Amino acid sequence: MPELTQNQIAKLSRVSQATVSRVLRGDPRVNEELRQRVLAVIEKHGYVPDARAQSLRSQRTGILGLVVHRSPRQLARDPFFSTLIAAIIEFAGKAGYHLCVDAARAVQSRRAIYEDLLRTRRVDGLILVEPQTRDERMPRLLEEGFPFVLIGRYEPIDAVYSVDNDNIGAGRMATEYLIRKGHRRIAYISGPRGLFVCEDRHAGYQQALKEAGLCYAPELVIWGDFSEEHGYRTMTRLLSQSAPPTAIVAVDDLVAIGALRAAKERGMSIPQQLAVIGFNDSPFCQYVDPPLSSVAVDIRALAQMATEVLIRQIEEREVPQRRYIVPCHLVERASA
Amino acid sequence: MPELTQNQIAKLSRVSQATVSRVLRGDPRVNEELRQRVLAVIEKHGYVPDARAQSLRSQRTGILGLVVHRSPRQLARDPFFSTLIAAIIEFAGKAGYHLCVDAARAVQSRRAIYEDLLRTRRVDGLILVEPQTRDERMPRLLEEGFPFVLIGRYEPIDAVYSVDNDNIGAGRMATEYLIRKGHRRIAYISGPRGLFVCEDRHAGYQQALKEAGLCYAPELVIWGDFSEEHGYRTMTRLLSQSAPPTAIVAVDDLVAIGALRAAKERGMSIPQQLAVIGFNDSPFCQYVDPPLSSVAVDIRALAQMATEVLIRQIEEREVPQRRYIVPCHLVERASA
DNA sequence: TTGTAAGCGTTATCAC
DNA sequence: GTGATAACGCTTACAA
Repeated sequence: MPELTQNQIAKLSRVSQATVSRVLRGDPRVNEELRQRVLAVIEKHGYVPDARAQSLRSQRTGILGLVVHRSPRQLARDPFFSTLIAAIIEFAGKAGYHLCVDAARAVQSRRAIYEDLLRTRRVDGLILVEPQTRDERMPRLLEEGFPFVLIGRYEPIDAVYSVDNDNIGAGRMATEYLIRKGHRRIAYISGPRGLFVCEDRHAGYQQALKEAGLCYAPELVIWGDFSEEHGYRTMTRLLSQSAPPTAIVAVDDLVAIGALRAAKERGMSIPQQLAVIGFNDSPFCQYVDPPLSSVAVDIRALAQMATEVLIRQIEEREVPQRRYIVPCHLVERASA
Repeated sequence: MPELTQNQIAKLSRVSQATVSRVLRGDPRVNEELRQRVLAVIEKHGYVPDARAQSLRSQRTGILGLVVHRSPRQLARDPFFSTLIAAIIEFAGKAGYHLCVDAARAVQSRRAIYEDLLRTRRVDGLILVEPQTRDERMPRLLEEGFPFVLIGRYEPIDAVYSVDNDNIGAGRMATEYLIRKGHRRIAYISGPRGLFVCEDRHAGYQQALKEAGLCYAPELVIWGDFSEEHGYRTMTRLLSQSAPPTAIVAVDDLVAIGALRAAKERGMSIPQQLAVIGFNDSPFCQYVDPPLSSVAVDIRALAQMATEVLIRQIEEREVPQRRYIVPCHLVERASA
């Protein structure tokens, strides 16, 4: 079935190509008889418009770009991204947009992707995940006036449209929960220093301690990465301290799993001797032993807000705020 | 920075727009002086071609489509897809293509996606995952001569380009391993009847039994779905049989986890009293207790083959075979 | 060698 | 109401 053009439909219905276009766009000022003739031909031959031509003409591609800057390998193992991608596809799809996903392996390839996706006008707008504290893309995007939205944070906070978890609230929520359970020595096993998500959860942790009148013990806060290994090693170290913690807030579920493993190896009973809470409510939380309590960040809500904010920009509809915060909630399981 | 067109570059360099195009395309027959003038202007003003116009003109968009027919919700929880998507992005990117991902929620929306992606010419080719035994899209795609590749299987096997795991081999590998470990009563907890992946692994399971001279016991083969719950319930049932199995081949890691849970609840020691093997080597396999042995399907290799086969079709280069099989390997852990 | 001009398939602005 | 016609930005004969 060779694809038909409006021109061919026009010839087949003995009208001008412009009329075919009008019929398709639902222009009211077209004779009912002609309209029917055209519709019949279209129905019979199955016309579908060429998106490329439409894009060129309308300056819109109907495609959103999602750029994450992790290597494909890291991406593959991270349930956050599959959930995010799936949700964005869903919400973009509902609004009539497609999703083009790109991964910026290294810093130097970021520029390439930026050129490839944005300046070539392949996409109508961009969703950027996890910007760096100093992200060289922001000024350029802003300068071009290109529609984009951040999932995460960028300073100054009003410079760009952004959607973020309430990471401070999440850190506080986990810590408060442990305090309510009677814990006094609570450690925070963090990821890298300087990453907003880690710093914010740390801030929330501090707030909760302060509000409960507990003092902040620097030896109970350890910075590292997002790996299971980091959780394991750090837990081992913490347990060798003279006054080891009785509860752990781990910056990520994987880190929490590592901590759990270290504690179990020492025969500690969980959650009696050690309570552990992670973040993200990863799919595997319910399958580990004991099932891991976790602060669930609402990835679907994050995706929905980001997609909506982006599409509103593209369609030049009003966007009420620059920054949106999506609340978290605690999923209680057996580990704490 | 308003985007520049070739026309504007042409004016700035006092040449014709055609010459600018030639310079950009590396056409040899252009005067070195003019070429330098054009290049200087491009360098200075930062020209990037408009992909939409190029698409229209060249009839190529440089975008591959990936269509999975699961709901976004299912997608989100499945590590197979995030790995697959990440790998396709990687390999497509290396060949200069972008990836557009769509999820076909329900059967009725499949047609919509098909129209939206393919007939609108938004993508140059399609990667389809998990076709049904009778998939109405195949005849249409074939009829249109549209480049596409299947991840999975379709009958007759030579009708389409397809890339698949060696599921029969995987089923056999798991079963043989258990037989080598001394097991004689081995159950196969399957997914839905009629799904190629389940049927193939079943076939491999049978082959291994036969080759070892063990007889096939129908009461040890149970069909269901891919859920943890199915694994749990089925395991419970199997354990209540008069001669319960001592080893389990579970069609999916999640199903294996469910089986493991049922056995642990009954206080069985693993792998002594019950050995369990899953499929896919999901990220969580190493975090469950005991760590789950699993037959790893090589998703990256699958993605690589599929992407390459598709791109070769698009670029009208030769594709040596219609069907490609990617081997599996067993990842031994503590559960078997 | 270079420029002119004809498309690619739309949409939108003209006259009629 | 309807049909020419001019873009949209690019590639590529064809002329010069």
